[in-house]
Amino acid sequence: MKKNAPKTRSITVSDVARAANVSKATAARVLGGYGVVSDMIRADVMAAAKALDYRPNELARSMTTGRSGIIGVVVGDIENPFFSLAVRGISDAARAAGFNVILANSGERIEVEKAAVRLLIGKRVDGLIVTPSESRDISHLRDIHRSGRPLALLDRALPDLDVDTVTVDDRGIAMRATRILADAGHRNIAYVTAVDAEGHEYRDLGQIYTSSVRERIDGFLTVCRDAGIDRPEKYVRLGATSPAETRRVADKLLSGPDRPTAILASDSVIALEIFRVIRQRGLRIPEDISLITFHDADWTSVTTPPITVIDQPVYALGKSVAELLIRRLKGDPRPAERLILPTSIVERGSVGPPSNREL
Amino acid sequence: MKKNAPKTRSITVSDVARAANVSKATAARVLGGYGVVSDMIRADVMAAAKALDYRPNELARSMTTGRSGIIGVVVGDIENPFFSLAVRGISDAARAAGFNVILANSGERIEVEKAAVRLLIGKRVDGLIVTPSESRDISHLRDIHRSGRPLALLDRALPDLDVDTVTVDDRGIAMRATRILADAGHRNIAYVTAVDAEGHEYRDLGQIYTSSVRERIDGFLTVCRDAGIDRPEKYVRLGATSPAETRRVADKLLSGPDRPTAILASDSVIALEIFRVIRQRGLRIPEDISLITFHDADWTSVTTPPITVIDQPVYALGKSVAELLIRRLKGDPRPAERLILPTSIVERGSVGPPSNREL
DNA sequence: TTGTTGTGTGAGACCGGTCTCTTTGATAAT
DNA sequence: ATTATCAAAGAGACCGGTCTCACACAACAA
Repeated sequence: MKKNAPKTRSITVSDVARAANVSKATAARVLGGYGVVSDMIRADVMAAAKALDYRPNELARSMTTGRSGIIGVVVGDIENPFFSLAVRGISDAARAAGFNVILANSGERIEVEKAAVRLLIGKRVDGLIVTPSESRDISHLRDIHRSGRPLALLDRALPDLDVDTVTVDDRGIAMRATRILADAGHRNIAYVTAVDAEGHEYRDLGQIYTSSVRERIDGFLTVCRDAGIDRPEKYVRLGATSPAETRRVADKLLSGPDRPTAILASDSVIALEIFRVIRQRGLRIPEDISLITFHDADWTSVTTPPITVIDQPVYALGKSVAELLIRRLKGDPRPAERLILPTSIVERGSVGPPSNREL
Repeated sequence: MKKNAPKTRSITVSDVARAANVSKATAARVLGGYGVVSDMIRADVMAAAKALDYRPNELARSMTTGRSGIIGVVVGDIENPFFSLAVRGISDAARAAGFNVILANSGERIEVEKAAVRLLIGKRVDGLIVTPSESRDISHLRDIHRSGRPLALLDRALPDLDVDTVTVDDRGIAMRATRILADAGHRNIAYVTAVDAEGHEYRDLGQIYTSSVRERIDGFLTVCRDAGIDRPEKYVRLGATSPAETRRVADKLLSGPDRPTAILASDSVIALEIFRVIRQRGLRIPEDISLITFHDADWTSVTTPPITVIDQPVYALGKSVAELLIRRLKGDPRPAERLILPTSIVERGSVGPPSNREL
């Protein structure tokens, strides 16, 4: 265990081969676990490797085999519990299959997402899992496909891209949630999302390039209209991109005389901030305002009252998409699959009849 | 844009060189951005590269340079908001400096941690950031050091290992928190941690091999003893390793006749579960039981009452440790630094005087 | 004995970059 | 005119593995 090597040049197959008095090829066979070698020689090589504390250089290995054993993952923001849980699902599935995960944040910005994808391809990841932040510009995703690497989509589908995709039925579940609100008697229901658009004002679905959110808004508006609500789109609010922005949006929404009596929040980070603003303004849930949010985050069950949520199977979402990708990595030729995971609503205490302020 | 290449062999420097009518070396100089090349030739090569849609193979590049541009990170559990926020800090700092992050979960299990470290070294990461799950067996960390790669420690210090380390003053802050409880009049204070030990029962500090937790328990016991509390260690509870286990521990703790009047939780995941159990048992906070937790997680500010927390600068913890590591990667020769970030307590509404049950 | 088959080993090309060393030709100095 | 100097380009080794191919030798069948 003496450390007389000043330059830490690492031990290579050749070094081991020399020590074991065999050719480089033979040592490589033993160390790499391929080809045929006699038991005697195998033992010799193993002994030499152990004595020298040989560690294979995965980089070199990847270069010749073309396989890196790494799955690249590009998500919007790991800090968002939705993504961190999904990533957990991905990692678990990956590790179980002997793969590693390299993670990149896009911050939901398309240029960052593109750069991340380019970088991961450069690193020769075996496959990629992406939550595409936009459906408009997907050239980089096409590139992945073209480079021969499998791609799988998480949480957001892209109609034009025929690849393995795992999502939930966003439209359907948004409809169910909205119906709960409408059935409770609400006529002024707001939908708040982080997605932004030009002008920051909602005009129509064509502005929304994040598939999951478009589906949700579509479902939301459909049910509102079915319930005879006039111009429900006036309560759709975009651009809750950060806690500060969310607070601004929520403040504006709740300050006017025609404030909504119910809010549907597009994710738990937004809902948390809305909850705070509601509290801060002295409003009560559900007496003054009802609230439903996507994602059954930790905090939603411990507030008073606890929040009614759309319980997306987030961990399973990540796990499934990773499994689909890995199946493809192993050469499965089946056509691309579009998995839609079942989602439920956990009714807790944040929905009530609308306040009779206007009566 | 035609796709007449059936076998997707990627474009290499040689291909570009051939197309631009220059030598491989010259093309490499342009593409790799090193050495000197005349402007004319540079333009030719760039044009050829663009025409062929050349993408450098980072793997090959890493192999010759010995640098991969990747920082390996091994944390206990990304799903824990503490770690996901810290990882966010690390990623941000890494990206700002042009590095990427490859993430591994240890699940706080030493064998998994070792495997992860071995794997990351094999992948030739430039440096590693680890939250060591144990202080007993750190041979794998010594190996990193010996392999010439810098190592930095996050959240947990290792006295025997002289490397860059970023922590908080766990002992001091635990003392402050405990004092708040003691000053409020509590004599039966419990400390609940995820760390487990042989026998699952706390006996003495020597059992605890996670430095941060040992420090905290030490601080906790010191203040208890100073306050004249008899055998405070009888309320130290180990092994809250999962929500289910935490619930078991909390249930047992709160069911006996000598249940504590205050609880100090070692992390927010544990605290959340304890909070639920308290609620479920019909106990009130802070009337029946006071609660303080480490980590200012989302949910702690929106409960009723909101929870008093130890606000660790988690994002900064991650950011700092990454910056320290990157400084080292860039060849800074300064001796290893041990950074201790300031921590504060956010007093909210979960601490009150003890219930007078026993009077 | 000769031919066939098969097993274990060695030699060396190869992956796609980087980098050192050499060569070339133009310009400056003598 | 001759030589020194230098910028720009080319040739080829190298990183540390994998993998193809050739070959030696043993066992077996004819």
